[in-house]
Amino acid sequence: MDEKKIKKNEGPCSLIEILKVIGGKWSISIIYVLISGTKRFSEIERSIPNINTRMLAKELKNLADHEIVIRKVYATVPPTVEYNLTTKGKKLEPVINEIYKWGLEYVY
Amino acid sequence: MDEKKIKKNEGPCSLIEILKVIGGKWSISIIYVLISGTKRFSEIERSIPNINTRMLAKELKNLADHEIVIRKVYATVPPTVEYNLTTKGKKLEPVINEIYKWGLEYVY
DNA sequence: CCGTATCCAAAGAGATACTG
DNA sequence: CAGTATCTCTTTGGATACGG
Repeated sequence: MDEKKIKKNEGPCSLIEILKVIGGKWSISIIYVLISGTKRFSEIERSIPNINTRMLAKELKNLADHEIVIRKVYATVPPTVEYNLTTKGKKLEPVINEIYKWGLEYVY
Repeated sequence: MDEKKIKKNEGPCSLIEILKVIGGKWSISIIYVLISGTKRFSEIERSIPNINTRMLAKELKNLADHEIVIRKVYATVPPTVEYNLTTKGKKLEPVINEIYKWGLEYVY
């Protein structure tokens, strides 16, 4: 893979690219929910009180496009769709843990 | 302080509160720039290519309101304003490091 | 059940001109 | 220099309604 070569950006430029992937308003919350394991669409929706169907679908699509979550469809009636984290997605756990730790100390 | 008591929220609810503080589109980039030390308004602006004056001012105000950055004004002509991280702000360094590490491995 | 489509309101973001 | 004011455009949110 040729595009795999690392851009040696200094400064926040590269951070901005990263934040396009995980900086969406609901991304971190969704990933957090999925850390505990596979979830269905409606389970995720219930787990995140203020999200709405449209935004959840949109964010899940974004995360799937970036290979952070995997979407599995089962041909049942009614349909079942499951989401879980990829390896890439699971590696975001330290990020969330650090955010959470900081928040526990400072936000409440 | 009475409101200091810890809300024992499970789930992403508390994450949402945290993200109101540091989840702004430019917050992480600004904090990243300030980790290397005190900066003036225009220095920060130049360090973050796609930000504009209004958004930088707005985010800096938000971060100052949450005591993540300190704003120091010097009565010079033309005026000098310096920003740096508070202790609380400096403690976000692990968060940024984890984001950065993840990005190095997966975004490029 | 799992979404997409639509409409509308509200908030956020961008560009640029202007002031102490 | 360090912002604010203003105007415009995009994104988000909320409420359904509808299809596979």
